[in-house]
Amino acid sequence: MRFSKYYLPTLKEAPSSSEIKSHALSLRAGLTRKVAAGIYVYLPLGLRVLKKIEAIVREEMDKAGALELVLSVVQPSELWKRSGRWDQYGPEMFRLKDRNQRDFCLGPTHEELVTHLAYLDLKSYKDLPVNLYQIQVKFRDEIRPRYGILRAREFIMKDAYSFCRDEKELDTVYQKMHQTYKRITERLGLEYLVVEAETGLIGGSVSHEFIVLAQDGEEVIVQCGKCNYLAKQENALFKPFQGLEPEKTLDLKKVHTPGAKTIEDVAEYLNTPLEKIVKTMVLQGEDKKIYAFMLSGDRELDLERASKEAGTSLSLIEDRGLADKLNLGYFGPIAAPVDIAFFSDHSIENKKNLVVGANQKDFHYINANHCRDFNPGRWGSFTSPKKGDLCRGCGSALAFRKGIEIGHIFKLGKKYSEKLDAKFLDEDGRLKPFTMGCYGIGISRIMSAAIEQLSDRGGITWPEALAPFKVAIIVTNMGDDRLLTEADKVYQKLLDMGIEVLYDDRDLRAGVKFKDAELIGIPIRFILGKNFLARGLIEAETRDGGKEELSLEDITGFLARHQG
RNA sequence: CGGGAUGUAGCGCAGCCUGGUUAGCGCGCAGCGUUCGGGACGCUGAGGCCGGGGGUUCAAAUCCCCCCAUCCCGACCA
Repeated sequence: MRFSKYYLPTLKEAPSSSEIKSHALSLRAGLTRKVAAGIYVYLPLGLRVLKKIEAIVREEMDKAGALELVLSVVQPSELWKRSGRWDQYGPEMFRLKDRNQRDFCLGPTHEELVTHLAYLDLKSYKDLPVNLYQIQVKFRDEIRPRYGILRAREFIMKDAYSFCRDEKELDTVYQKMHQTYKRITERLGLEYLVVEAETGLIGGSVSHEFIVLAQDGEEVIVQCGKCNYLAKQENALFKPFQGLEPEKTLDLKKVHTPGAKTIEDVAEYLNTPLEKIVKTMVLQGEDKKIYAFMLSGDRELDLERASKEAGTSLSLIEDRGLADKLNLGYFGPIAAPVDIAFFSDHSIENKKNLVVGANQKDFHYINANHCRDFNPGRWGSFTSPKKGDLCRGCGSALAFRKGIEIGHIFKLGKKYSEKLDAKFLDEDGRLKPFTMGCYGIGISRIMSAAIEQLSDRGGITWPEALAPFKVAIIVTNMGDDRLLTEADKVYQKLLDMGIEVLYDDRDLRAGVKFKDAELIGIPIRFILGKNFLARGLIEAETRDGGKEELSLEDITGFLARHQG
């Protein structure tokens, strides 16, 4: 491609709307342009990168026996009403009406649609398993499309949906997808981790996330350097740090703590460390029942974990009257109202002589000991690990790493097939709902994740597999006919070799061309300038700082050596 | 949805507090000239509903009210 004929508007300065690297660089390097909040256009150079990502994903999916199709972006409300998600989804789903006032939505995902497809066409166990995938635009009207291009509302995703006879068959397909995803991420050339993910209240059995490591990533991964334990912070298990001295069990005592409602107040008033105070979180479930969770005062309750344990979605008590009735702020496990279910986090398990609320305004107990003074209820892990916590398995220090989720695979089970009546006739002559799995990869997100992981002061440093062009030819003086003639020849030669080359034939000063090539992140630069005129040598520079001089004949060898 | 901030030329910004010439600067863009190896220089020029609406005033980019858009933080706690 000749630069002079290309649509590649680079920017010297980053637009003010771009806060994070990947966003700023994708605008500066002429990959994307913003149309509205969370909505972007892909310019020719950006599209080249997207297509590389797509090609890798497509190749590996095809190799795994999955079948590509295109599903509609606009979907009728009917299917969503049947699955129950028309109401569940909330404002994140972009809804619209057609001219006849019928309800539609822009597909935020396509489970309903493919399941409907399976209902129409998959009739027998002999047709199974089937794994269908699409690479398409999806739309989610995010509450807040933050982090620029990373969390866009309109985005390109590869989603695959598998239909199996039973759990066993699903497991085989799932394992295959797991392997396929690893291969894809490796081919992309990005550093990544695979973690088990939370399936949430909705259920589902197994789920894995593929995380590309990056400093500004939204996901926090907990990793044990010693035994390789790996999990998302939100569902990681750990051994709470035990820095407290062994001590004698003291006598329970009720103390006056006027006005001390928060943990911090109590700690200050009693001059006690936070870790010695039991934080008792009182929550209400969707079932209207009250649940109390006890944890160390220096920790925070994870509502998701608590909800999972309680078996109902929990939320803070907002009813003022109820809050007063329960003496919130002074609530505790000793002589608490009987109809409350208690849970205790492992963070208080090995502690003695704790402070708890006395269920009476302005009073707390000190030297409370579980089992002796109160029933701890059910033990569990209701908090997330933080700095200083230890690996549950081996006791080593846990490390925290940040990353960006680019892929997510999970076993869906029969949720959608049952609701949408998608059944097949099994060998035993019975009609059974499909056992489903679904496997997503954020195509457009990979582009920004790659930039986020790989860039330097000069711009993007694409991995080999994603670079939009492999070689940039830079002619330092466009006024010199001899140089131009030779550069044209080199360009033609590279084209003949099938190398993706960007020939910077613009009549600009050399410095501009150097900066642009660097910004765009082209791995190899061939420079034709005074060295060429004097000695017939091309300067070959790599994006990572390597430099050498080549004769025309050396080009082939050089490229062979720098083949990814 | 709550909080904070910002909207002035394609991009980055100043001007606004304290209302008053023809609204500026840098980059970019067009023309001419000089330059020509790491984002050159000079001259000339094009390009603005000062986010939108309403109000105050003799007079509004500037003061007041409403709306919209964009960005950031939060939706985390006894």
